[in-house]
Amino acid sequence: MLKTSLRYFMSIVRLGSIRAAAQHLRIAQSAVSRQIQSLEEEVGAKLFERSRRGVVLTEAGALVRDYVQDASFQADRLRSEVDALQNLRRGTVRLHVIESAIPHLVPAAIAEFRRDHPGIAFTVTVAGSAQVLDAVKEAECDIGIAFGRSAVPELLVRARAAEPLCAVMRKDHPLATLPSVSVRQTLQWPIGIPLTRGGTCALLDAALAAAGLRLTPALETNSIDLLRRFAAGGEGITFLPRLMVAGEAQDTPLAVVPVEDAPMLGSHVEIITLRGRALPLAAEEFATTLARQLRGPVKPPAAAPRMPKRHRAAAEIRPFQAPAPHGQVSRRTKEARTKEAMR
Amino acid sequence: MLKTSLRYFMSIVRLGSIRAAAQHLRIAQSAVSRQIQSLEEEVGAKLFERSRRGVVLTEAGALVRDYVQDASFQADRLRSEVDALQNLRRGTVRLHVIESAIPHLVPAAIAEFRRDHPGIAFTVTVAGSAQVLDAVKEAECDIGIAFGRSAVPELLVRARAAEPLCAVMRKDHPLATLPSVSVRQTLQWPIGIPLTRGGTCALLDAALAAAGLRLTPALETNSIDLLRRFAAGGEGITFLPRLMVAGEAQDTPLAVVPVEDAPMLGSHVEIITLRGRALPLAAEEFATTLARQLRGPVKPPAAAPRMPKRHRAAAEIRPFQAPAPHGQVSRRTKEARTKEAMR
DNA sequence: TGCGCATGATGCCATGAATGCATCATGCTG
DNA sequence: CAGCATGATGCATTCATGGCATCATGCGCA
Repeated sequence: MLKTSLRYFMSIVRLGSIRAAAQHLRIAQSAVSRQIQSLEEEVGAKLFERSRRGVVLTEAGALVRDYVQDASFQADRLRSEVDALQNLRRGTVRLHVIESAIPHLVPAAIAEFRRDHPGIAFTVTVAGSAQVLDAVKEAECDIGIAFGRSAVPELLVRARAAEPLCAVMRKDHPLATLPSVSVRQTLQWPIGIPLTRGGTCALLDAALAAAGLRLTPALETNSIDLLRRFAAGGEGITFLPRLMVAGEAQDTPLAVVPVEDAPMLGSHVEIITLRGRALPLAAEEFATTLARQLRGPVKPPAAAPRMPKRHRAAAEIRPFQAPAPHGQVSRRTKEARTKEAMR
Repeated sequence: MLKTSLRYFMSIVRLGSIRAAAQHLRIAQSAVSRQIQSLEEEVGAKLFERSRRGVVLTEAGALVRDYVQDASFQADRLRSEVDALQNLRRGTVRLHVIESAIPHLVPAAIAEFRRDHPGIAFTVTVAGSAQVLDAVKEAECDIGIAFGRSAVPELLVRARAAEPLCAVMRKDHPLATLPSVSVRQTLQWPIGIPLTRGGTCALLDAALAAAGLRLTPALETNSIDLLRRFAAGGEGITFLPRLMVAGEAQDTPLAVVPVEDAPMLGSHVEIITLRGRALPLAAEEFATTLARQLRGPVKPPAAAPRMPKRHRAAAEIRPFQAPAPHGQVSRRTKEARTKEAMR
């Protein structure tokens, strides 16, 4: 709805640098630079003060920013009204979600929603929590699902649910029949650890630190599927967020057992929207469906005993290597590739 | 500032037909058609009901129209504010004017204005009165100069001045020394008549009709310059709007004598802006300069005796062939050319 | 009923704008 | 002074946009 140059402009305003904006937009820096030049020519004034530290809005630039903000707010409203006109018979809901939401939560909600409104399409992008929050903030998507962070005032939490880690093992595993297990109990079996963007490993570390233990995992991977197979194939144990294994099929060979250590209980998933933004009707409706799904159908693990919260000792924590993001399939410019390779 | 598709959209809304809009925008019909298709896809709803009589806005289309109207209003405000920020040191004033304004009024006003504000640029488009009014209405320009028509409520008349025809001849012509002449007096000399968009010829016809006379012009042309040379080269006389000859250089061989016939006095020029629109500061300022120029420096012809107004008898009027518009230099599509040729 | 004449839609091609890449100029930062 | 960010720019490429011809349609008029 907005002109290209204005979208680029806003991205620069948010990120404070042309290069950063280009990277974020996944296009070449020169393209952004030139779009801004043409915009400045069109407006008839310099919009940014260029400096080595990036760019800063001029007074004129601030006026343009205000204009664009209003215009894109109005555009959202327009989209919402047009969608409402069609009474949920058409439309697209755009989601940015963390991986945990993929196995059960999102497909269940979509399935339920499409029973009533088969005309609504969905765009689901998998990303890390931070990126999800960014996407919601910048109205790149309608709804976000992320791990609960410090509350951001611009964001509205539509639903929130505890997201503890669960131990996953074969049904015939000695621990499988217990109502709950402690991390300590699992240590005598081979452990598989997920290296996801979500920070599951950090939770696990915290639990171990709390118990004064050290873990030497038998398998580290960013493939959830591999972890499942690892557990299904022998006596191995893995730890996964509850949502990752919620709603497993009946014929699965895996058992899910709640972990009773305190740090495993601390995490939360949240359904997020942008405060003050007029969501398209379909998105608004779907948000409530999601919220219901997040609480309702998902059977909660047996209540684990509360333990006093303890801060983790940093020194005891083995530093995990964060995996490079890989979920979003898109063009990457040479510059972007260079950047990534340099990490 | 607005996206292409939205500009096309608005043009269609105004003209009620894709073809008409394309013609007005001077691009191919197919281009407009496709832009609308992509816009409809982007919005997710049909915006027009297509029919043989053109197109009609759907409910969703009306929402988009409202959005665009607001957005372009805000864009005007933005432009105005940015210009104000620069305090008349930069900016462009866009004018649509009739030919009469070209010889003296506009250049004089621009010259005066640029003395104080040399950073301001001008875009001057010559067009017929109706097109000028359209351009102002659709905010294609900031200020219009046109012949006074029936008052349109959306338009604001910033200044108005009588625009009588004057007789033009060599200084050594027998009539040149008279304080004023009647059309009847001129008939014994060869007459040159301007075929301009302005309708000068119609005025002349009216005067002749009022006097019960018939004119067989020696020269008809749409070149004002040719008319001047015609008069300068011999004993010929031509009639031109006052503004066309106002401020002639001192060394010109031509004399200007007011015509005393009533219909010659009836015409008015007006400086027009769009009511309710926030004009860029430079344009706002220039409008007052123009208004001053329209009244002040231009020396009015000696007062001609008032005569009772008479309607012209249509039967007596030789039908003038309206000249094809030729002033605007621009691409013309095949379709447009065909249309023009068919007139 | 059939022809004429408007409308908008579509396939194909060409032009031009937008992008990507490489490189440059610049001014902090250590 | 070297290193390393930044944004700007020249050049080649890609892709969206526009132009043209044609089609499909439906109304009006004979």
